[in-house]
Amino acid sequence: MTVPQLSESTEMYLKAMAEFEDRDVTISRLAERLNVTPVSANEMIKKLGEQGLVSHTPYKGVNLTKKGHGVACDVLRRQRLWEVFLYEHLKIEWAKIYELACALEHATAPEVTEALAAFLGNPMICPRGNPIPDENGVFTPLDADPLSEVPVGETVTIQAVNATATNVLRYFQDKKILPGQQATVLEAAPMQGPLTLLVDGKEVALGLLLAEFVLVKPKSC
Amino acid sequence: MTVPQLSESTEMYLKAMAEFEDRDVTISRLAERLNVTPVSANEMIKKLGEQGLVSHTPYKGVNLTKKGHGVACDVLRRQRLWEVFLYEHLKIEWAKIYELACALEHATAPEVTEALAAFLGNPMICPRGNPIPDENGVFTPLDADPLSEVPVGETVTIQAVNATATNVLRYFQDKKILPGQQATVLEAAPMQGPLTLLVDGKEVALGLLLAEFVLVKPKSC
DNA sequence: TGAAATAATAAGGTTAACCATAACATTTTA
DNA sequence: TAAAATGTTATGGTTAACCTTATTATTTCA
Repeated sequence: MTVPQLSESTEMYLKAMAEFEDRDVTISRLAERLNVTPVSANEMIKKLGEQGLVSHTPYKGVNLTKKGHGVACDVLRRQRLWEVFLYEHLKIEWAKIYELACALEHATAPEVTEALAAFLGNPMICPRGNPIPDENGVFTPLDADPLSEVPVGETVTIQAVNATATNVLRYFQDKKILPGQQATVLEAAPMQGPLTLLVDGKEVALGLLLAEFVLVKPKSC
Repeated sequence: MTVPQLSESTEMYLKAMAEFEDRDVTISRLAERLNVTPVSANEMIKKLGEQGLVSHTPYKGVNLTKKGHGVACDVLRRQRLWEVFLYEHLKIEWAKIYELACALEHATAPEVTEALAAFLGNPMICPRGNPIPDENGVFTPLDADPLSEVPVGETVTIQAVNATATNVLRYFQDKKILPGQQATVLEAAPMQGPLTLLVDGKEVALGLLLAEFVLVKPKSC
């Protein structure tokens, strides 16, 4: 209870920005993700800007500074290491590990992070398929595409499922849309209609927005 | 980051009260332990009273209610399970585990607590020698006496070291005053002077206040 | 028993991170 | 290009958990 240097809130903002890999995240999108109002997010971004953690160009979006990016990677490292521990060792349900790890990450001192990494054997990816930054905050982003962009007929291997909300994760879990799994795109309905997939021998209709969370590679790889 | 039902502060107050095993803890003593002013502790105790967690008799002291005791045991369980994990599995320095576990305990959901307990093999005591409450909050308090009350000449086995401040714990660690260790009281200086102990083949002078933290049993047991 | 020590309460303040409502600025799009 | 949508800022408010200073109450002990 004497661990945090930066507040939990600060860490959550920076992490959320890092999770949107694309740059120039809009304050509203950030607010949505963090379940706060745009006004609150604005206030907070102003403060983070003053601390040199983010840069904000009005009407354009927010970016992490180098400093902010470093902090975000550190948070992601803690998050994902805890996910590994919760899933692999504590056998906690896949859909819940994100949320539970998220609580722990803010209470984790650097020496615990490093000891945990060593205990886990310095894993490179978390159970949701995301890379775990190393102790210097370095990681290679996944080279994968959203399932929403895969042409009909192709079969792909799921690399990562990037959702964060537990109910969404549970949905993916129920449909067996999980890292490592193979999926074939059987049909793409018009007008943003759902994709029809073949996963684990079953047909699944998956909304396009949901399909954006799923990062895939061609089967061959 | 969506775990706590009761605030971290609330949990710390209740835990601190439970750690003072004797009843009727004075608000000032509590304030001292929690590093807040007596005025702040007073305010907080009033709130906890309204929530039915503690009862306060002015000029007498504070007690946990049944409800408060239940919460406190739950916090102690989380705290001590994390201590076991940090010490046994992450190999973190004994003196630091209390502080580090303390940060984690407030971010630990019930399902994580129980999964952790199972992972650890449902340990009964923590590395500092204290009993770990079971999932119903039940535990048998140690049947041991403070080292400060042991007569000169006796040899005892250290059961628990009940300090919480990291610098104090590190002092004990350096002097090898640790659970399981044998200690012989060679001398008790007058006027609250230090005890002289024989521990691990070395003579150690230990202040009486420090000796109160150390719970011991006669060697034979 | 009366002074000193300790405990409690009163009053007013601070900070972080939220909120709502409303006004204003810019971008997008029809 | 003007209206709609989106983004920003201003203003004022809330809550939890602290703080200080000052006053008052009780206990302890010389």
